Amino acid sequence: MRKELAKQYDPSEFEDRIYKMWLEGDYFKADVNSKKPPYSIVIPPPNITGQLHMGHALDNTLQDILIRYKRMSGFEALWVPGTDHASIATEAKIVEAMRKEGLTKDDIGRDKFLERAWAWRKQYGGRIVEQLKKLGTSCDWSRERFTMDEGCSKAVKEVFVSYYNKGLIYRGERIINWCPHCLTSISNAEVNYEDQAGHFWHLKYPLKDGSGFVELATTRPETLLGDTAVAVNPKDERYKDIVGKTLILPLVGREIPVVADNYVDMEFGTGVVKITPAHDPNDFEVGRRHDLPVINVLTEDAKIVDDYPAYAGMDRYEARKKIVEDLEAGGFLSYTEEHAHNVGTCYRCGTTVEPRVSLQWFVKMDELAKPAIKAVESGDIKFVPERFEKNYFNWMNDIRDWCISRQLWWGHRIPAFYCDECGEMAVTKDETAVCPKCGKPMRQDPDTLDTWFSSALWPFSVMGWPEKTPELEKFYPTNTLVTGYDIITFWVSRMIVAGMEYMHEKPFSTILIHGLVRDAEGRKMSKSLGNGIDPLEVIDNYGADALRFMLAMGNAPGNDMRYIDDKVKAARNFANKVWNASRFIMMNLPDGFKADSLPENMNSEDKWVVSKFNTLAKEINANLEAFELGVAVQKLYDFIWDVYCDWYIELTKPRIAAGGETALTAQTVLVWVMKGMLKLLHPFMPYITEEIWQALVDDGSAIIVSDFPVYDEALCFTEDEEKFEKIIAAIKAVRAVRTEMNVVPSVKAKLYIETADPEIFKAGRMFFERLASASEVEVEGKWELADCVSAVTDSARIFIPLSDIVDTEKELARLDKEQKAAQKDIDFLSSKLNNQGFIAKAPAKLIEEQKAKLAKAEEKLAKIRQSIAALKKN
RNA sequence: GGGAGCUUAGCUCAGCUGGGAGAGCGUCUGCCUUACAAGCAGAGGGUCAUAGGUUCGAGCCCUAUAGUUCCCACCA
Repeated sequence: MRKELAKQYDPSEFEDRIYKMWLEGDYFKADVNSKKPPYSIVIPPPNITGQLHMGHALDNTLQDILIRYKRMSGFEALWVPGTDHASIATEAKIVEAMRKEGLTKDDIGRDKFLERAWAWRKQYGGRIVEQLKKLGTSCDWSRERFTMDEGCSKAVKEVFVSYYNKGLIYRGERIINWCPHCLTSISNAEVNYEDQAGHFWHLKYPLKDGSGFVELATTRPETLLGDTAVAVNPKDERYKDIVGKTLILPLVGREIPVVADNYVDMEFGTGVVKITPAHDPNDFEVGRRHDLPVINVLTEDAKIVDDYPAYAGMDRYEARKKIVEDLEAGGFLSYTEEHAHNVGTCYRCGTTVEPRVSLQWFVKMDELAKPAIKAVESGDIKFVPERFEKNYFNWMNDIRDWCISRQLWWGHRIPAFYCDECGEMAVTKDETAVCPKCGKPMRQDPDTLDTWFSSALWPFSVMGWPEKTPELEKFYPTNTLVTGYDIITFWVSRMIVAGMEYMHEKPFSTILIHGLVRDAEGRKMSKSLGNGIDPLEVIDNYGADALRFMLAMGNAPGNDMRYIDDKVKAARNFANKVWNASRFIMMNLPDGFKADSLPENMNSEDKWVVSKFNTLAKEINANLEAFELGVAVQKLYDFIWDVYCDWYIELTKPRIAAGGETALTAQTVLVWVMKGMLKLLHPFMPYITEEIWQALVDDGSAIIVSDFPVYDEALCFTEDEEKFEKIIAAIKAVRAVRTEMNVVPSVKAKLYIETADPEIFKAGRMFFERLASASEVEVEGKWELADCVSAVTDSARIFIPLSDIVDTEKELARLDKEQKAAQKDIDFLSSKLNNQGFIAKAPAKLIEEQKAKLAKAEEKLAKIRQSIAALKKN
């Protein structure tokens, strides 16, 4: 007994139910022992405390489309989901929550803090998973991983220790980017530069010998407290004499040297630079070259240190103001000018970062980068679209050492231990280390690792590495990585590095890059702007299928897209169309109808639709293989709406009404094509296709594991397609003429069809009656009809006697217009065919096509002329 | 400063290896034709940013220009 579909398409009624059915049927699970070829995608979904946003929805939709397609195409599809620990965001939230209780991290200590973090993880860890399920994400949830899991932690330690032993990780004092709000170092990649209006303060530093001043400029006068030199370019004639002399640092009184260094740009400003090794990366390098002391003047939260009583405890901006005042009062300020400059800000909190000298851990990248660069250069790893590899090479060829330590608590703790007794350091996988020198217990480094350090291992750590697991064996390297272009440097590059280093093989073959989802005005969606669209709300309003379809439709790889409500509405309308089409079919099937294969005795229109479907299947497969998801979805949309619904269904109506064999054939073809369409559509609209499948097929099967349609040579009926296109063209022509003559559909009229292919048109009689408001159709004969309008195609002249309503002048004008259009076609085509260059060089197939078109156009013109002549006779 | 993208219908965007410009929304006309008004039928609307070049043929390839967006580096 076939189930029935609800009258109204309402995704909320079945989406949850369908998802549950999939879960219970174990349809998402991948079998490691399967003989099928593997297809795998591995990706950490968003951080645990986060909320699903449009970017995630896009990521997951694209991945799920690929996974479902591959699963249906006979692959063992593995999609390991996981949740990243996103240390800064998570930690910030916990700190924020504690602040409300009046507590700080130091108040409760590390252990209690971690307890809270785990509780937080427990409370919210499943949230985003539930949200992804609503989207229809078909991951194998039983393999869900979390970067803080034991297995992943093991992998992280393994990698850290091995890097260290190979000399690829070192600890050193460097200038790093410090966020005074998050109280941690952040990597270069985590700094956003933005233009800010500021000032250029021109200062005068007096020479110790009283012979005058050196003038220089700064945008950050507060760093003056930490100046340990002033530098000029060694080639600069202006300052030749003062190199080696001593200056008195204003306000501080410190004696500082004038050094010569190539770093200084003679053209810029006065050609003199103050050197603050502790607070500027370039100055730090200069300081190293000249062996200058490093004087840190700021605390962790960017306040002046106690060494400078006049400013101690002041915030950096407050101090800046005060110092400028004092400089002015002391006569050290020459003048001030407006100056726009680039300021680094923390990508998490937006606070201006402070370069700061501190002891951090680094990964030496230059050697590691080489195989990773080669993997992309050789084409072993491909970017889609290709141009993003330039982005990748830019970063990799100019790679800097990666600062991996973070002054946070929520994350993988650095497996380095120090002996307070003898100063020994040990890097080890052991939980508690004992000093190899003196045997005393050691203290673990308090820092944790950058979140991307563990994320970089994701493609293999989730499969159980460093153990040799069957998963790794079968599914590594993974096939496709789907991600946005904004994290190519953060994440993609580092996964490739880690994969090459530890697996000695690429982590994935193809990187499908998508753009950002922007708001309707094209702005980046952001919390601070409050212009983010909640995917869950969209799902509530329109259904997950509509959201997914919208995200896939019109989305070209690598290009940004805008979220516009009307686009989702259009997708929802399409879902509604599919829903109603299947309702039509089901309410017109006889009891006990059962058919799996196409009937033997198909009419032209049946072969027409089957053949077009066959072509569609071919193209969709090709498009999906080439990651052209947007193109595929557009073709599906056009076929389903235009070919199937607007034409084929309408064509079957009179046949079903007629009953008998033609009805049965029509029903069989209707169902056959519908099943195929649903399969093609399933990756894009998983819920509605499954719901319809369950009702239509109702044999215990599930579309999610059905076979994806492929091209079948036997179903290519080119001749029948062409034949039937003649009928369609004729119907369209009649409709157009009638509308132009303002004839309402309820007024029926007899049609006289003059054609060289009477058999074709005779077979199409009922379609003219149904779709072209014909009361009767005469095909054979030769008529000289007065007071007729004529619809002309290249294969037929159709007379419509509408003498009551038609005015001859108007009809003549209309035919004249058509005549001109036909003539234009002929001119175009014949000029092309008369071009010797074209005839000589164009492919033969194209020339034939053009010739055929020309012949058709000429026939059409002749027919129009006949009609005009006949009309004028009267 | 280095690199990349974008510029196509009123709006938002497709257009895969060069072979007579497409969709959705919006507009105009007419239809409640029992799958669907979340719909049907028809219509209008584009010197594909500009200027050159390659080619028998350019929205697509090359060069330059303008506008715009982004990434990287960075000016003390």
